[in-house]
Amino acid sequence: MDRTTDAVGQRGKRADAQRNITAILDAALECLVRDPDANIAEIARRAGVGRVTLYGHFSSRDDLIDQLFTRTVDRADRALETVDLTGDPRAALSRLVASSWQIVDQFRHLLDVAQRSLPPARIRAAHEGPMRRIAGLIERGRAEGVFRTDLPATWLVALVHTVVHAAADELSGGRLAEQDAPFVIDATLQAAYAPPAG
Amino acid sequence: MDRTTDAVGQRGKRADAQRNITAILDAALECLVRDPDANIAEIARRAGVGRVTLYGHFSSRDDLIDQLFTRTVDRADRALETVDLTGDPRAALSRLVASSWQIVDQFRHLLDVAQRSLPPARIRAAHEGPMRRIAGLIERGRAEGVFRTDLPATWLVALVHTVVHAAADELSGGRLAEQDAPFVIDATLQAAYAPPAG
DNA sequence: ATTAAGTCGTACGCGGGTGTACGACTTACT
DNA sequence: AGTAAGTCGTACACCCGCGTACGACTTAAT
Repeated sequence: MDRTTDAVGQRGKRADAQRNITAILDAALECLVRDPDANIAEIARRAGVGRVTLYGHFSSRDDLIDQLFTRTVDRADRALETVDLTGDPRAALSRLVASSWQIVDQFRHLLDVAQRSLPPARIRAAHEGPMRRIAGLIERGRAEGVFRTDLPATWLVALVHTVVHAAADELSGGRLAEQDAPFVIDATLQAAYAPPAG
Repeated sequence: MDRTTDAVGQRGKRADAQRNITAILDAALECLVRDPDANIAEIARRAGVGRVTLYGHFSSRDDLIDQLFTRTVDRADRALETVDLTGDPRAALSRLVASSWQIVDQFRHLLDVAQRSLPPARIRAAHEGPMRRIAGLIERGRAEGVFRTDLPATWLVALVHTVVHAAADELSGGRLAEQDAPFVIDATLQAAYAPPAG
């Protein structure tokens, strides 16, 4: 029987090796979220692993970040997959945004890190999944006449991303309460998506 | 007679020194906008100045960035000062945002650099001027009933910042044309600022 | 129980950026 | 014309993070 296939390409590895790999990824997430310039040494220490061992699994710092980024995006995408996008596009948007918010609220700092050390194409490719999901919803909403058509669809997509991140910043700056965030985000986006009055 | 007082604390400096200081700041702006990790050596070279001379005027890298950041914000603030904020708040918002856009479009990358090497308090203090300007306008617009009151004023302020920056990102990503940006920004913010229909 | 895979710590070399010391030279002010 | 201020280039010491080599040890798989 094939050895356990946890997540990404660590098939055939020994059990303790697999455990360490995920421990390292978890530690990297925690460290990098707290400090984007976190050391490899720091990450290894928090993972309860020698620095050398880390290099045994990840060939370089960038490699580690890339793996971590991929894993995180995959998880997020899988979470978004469960959102019901049928029915009134406006309500669907609310649901989709609510889920997105929860994800971004956890991982927003990781994006900063990725943007520094990974090629831009890598970043964009990772976002493609969620993007398409939003884009599809926008198209349907437009067809049903409940979303505005006077602005580029790509802009409306970007707006979701932006508003959610802005809320995260306001929250960490203490200018927005956590429990108010979902409402504020939704109210803002619904207003921005609605067809202009005139 | 006191020697020329160009901008910030270089009173009493010799003429060529003042010239070099501004040359260094200009070079730093160009370099850092292109590459946030630009060297001191690179900056000095582009300024046509020896590295040592640079250290004669700026005690450290952070000091240089701080000075540059201050100068840029001051200029931006002075430019925003000329915007007419009277009359219909909605029209005033349009004017204010249009000016803000021009500024952000030039200097947005500098903000990234500052956020990395300067203490957060420094960043916030620098933004305080423009912030207050927007906040005042929002308050008036609310009193006149043309701006929504169901969202925190601080959020509406942040929204301007965010939407403008988002447009800048879309532009540099080639997903938005330069001449469309002002309209897109304005349309988005007007919709987000208007009182909810219900 | 044997073997291969994995881990550990220490230590080293490398590269790159920073900030400073020095002495000679050039430029600006009065 | 004289003096102080400024500039130059080279060179150096310093720090820090990365990636690797080595040998000994411990753990998991059959």
